[in-house]
Amino acid sequence: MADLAAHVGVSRQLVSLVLRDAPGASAETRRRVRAAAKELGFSPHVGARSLRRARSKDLGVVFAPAHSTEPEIVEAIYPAASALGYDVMLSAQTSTRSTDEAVDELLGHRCAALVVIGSTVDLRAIARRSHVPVVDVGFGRPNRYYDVVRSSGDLGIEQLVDHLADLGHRGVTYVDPTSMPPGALRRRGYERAVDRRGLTGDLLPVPGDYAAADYFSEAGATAARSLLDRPELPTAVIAPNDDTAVALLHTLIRHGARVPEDLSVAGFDDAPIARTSSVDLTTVRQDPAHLGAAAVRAAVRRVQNPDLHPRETVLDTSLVVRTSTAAPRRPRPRSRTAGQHVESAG
Amino acid sequence: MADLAAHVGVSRQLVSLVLRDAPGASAETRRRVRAAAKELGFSPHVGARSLRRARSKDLGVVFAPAHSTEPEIVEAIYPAASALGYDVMLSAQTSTRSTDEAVDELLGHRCAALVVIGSTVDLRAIARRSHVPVVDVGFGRPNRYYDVVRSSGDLGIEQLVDHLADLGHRGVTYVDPTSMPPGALRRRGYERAVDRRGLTGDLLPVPGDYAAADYFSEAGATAARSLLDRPELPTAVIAPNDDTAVALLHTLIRHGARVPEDLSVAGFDDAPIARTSSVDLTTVRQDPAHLGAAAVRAAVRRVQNPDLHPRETVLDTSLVVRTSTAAPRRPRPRSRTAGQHVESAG
DNA sequence: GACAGCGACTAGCACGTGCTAGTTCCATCA
DNA sequence: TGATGGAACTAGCACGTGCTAGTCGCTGTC
Repeated sequence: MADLAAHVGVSRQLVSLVLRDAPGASAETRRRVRAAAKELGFSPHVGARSLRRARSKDLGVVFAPAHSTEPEIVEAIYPAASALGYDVMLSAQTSTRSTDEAVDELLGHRCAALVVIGSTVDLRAIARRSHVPVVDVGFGRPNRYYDVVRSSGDLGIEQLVDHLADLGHRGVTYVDPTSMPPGALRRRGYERAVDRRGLTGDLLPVPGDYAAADYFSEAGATAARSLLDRPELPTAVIAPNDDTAVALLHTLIRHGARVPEDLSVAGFDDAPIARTSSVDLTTVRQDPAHLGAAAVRAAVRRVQNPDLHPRETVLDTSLVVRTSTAAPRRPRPRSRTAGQHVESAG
Repeated sequence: MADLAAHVGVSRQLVSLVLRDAPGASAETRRRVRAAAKELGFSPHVGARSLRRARSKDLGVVFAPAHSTEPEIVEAIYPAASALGYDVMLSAQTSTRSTDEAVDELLGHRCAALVVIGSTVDLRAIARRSHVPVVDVGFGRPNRYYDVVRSSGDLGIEQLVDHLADLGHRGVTYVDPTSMPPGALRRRGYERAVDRRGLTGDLLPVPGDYAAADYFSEAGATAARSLLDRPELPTAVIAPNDDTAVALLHTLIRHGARVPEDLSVAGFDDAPIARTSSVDLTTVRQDPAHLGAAAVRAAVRRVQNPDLHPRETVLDTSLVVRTSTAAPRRPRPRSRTAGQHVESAG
């Protein structure tokens, strides 16, 4: 910066003023400083800036690149933070890098607050040792140590069950990947709605390892095989995430079932895959942009007023009806040999 | 850090020694300093550290969270960098945040080098204005401004064509999502191999918008419908990425075709979706861990010796044979009405 | 003509750390 | 006993910036 000042022929302080858009420099000087900065390829040293600055304007974000829904939230955080005058600093949590390591890096950068996306660990210890506000995005429970931002997974599933019941289904099967963190909440929504509508419940648990990259898909395929082994298919199946629903749907189709003629299939998330024309899945949308923006708001709220208590933000979900669900038909007898296919219905 | 020193009853400099594992402190002192640091929740100020330090040990990484293959590379970069004593700093490139913005943030942090993953913009200007080594991971062409790390997409497709030819296929259709950045290279591999093996070539271009999240899947669905409109299906189809291949496969199955009996389908990437049992796609594996490690090595090489010229690193791919490809059968007549299904082959 | 007021600019300190150059203490040895 | 040396520790500067408190010169006012 001193070099730049010498190059323009003014003091370093004036350059500083210009670069942070502070008042007290003439238009002509601003122009010349900006031009010189661009010419010399100068960018201010973020470290020195954060060292000197009274309070940090950085938002630390911990996320897991491997989980398909998190990048969408990360994308949404950038414009939301920028609108409130904050910068974003990312830190990945991977199979070789624990949440604690990711958090420590961000604390070292003196972030004003931490946003932790989709974490499965208890954030209480982290909230205590980091002396900044912590926001959990995903599936935390309300508490007095950190904020929680999540979508209403239970109500979303209820919307799905209502949709299927309205179509005339008398029973709804629910595939439950038991290791899925938000699973318990969504399952409760299913149970509540089935009860309320007087439907026949049918819970199909699929255990597995949440850390495996293909756990959700594999759970759908497993569930489909399990259904195909039954003497009769259900008329409607819900999976609590789109990856599971899509794998379920394709495995069923591959073995001769028709969707939605033979059975309706619905998912949850409105992931990109659900929208493609080869799938066209009825699902529940939880808008990642809203989640990201709400997380930023929650963090900034507590940065600006540290005495406020952490709170829970629950975002509405919306039902997205596509062609994978329809009214049930009268059950038909079907052949069940693997690899064999049903005849054309004409 | 001064607080910490006072708390332990030693000088600040000694605490500094302990925290960066430098020699010159007794074992007992180390223990006490470490304990106090943990108790007070102290972590050194990264900004101040980078300000004082002679040379940076940070590797800046630009990636697009929305692209499904990039997070895997990001994951691999962490252990590779850590093994060479480098820290990783992420910066996202999104629909609201240009590559230039992402790069500027990293330059502000005074990273020792930049790794740009899957970028479609020309990195020459960036390489010039950032006075640090730049590595392009993905599909760049060799040049004298920045390093390029990529996998041998052309040879990978050749492996696929060879595999299909070995199975007895006489012609291979190639679905080409024309807006896909590494597409040109892979298509050349296809053309070369078809030529070499004396097969019947059949190029099926699918235009579209690379920025759309579901472009690849939609391209597969589009290609499938196009194939279904033909009087006769080809016996083998290759798509240059797994998302396209999977959408193609499922759309074909949904319209009554059987894979691999009626036709073989192959993809490229060995994405998690290709491994799931409802898909089980023959594909070409480009190991993201190798790409990430090679990128880190390339960056560190030039950091340690800035006079070296940038170079290109091409990583081998490996064929992964699964059940979506098989020997061709004699073509059978088939009904072509949408939504209708072929009869069981018995 | 003295003086206040204002816009444009500058002086100098402080932020938290790493590093070089010390200083102190104690054991060892001729 | 005094010199030697090494281990353990400390003093103080420098890094690049933001911020407070100025200085300088010009204009308008009585």
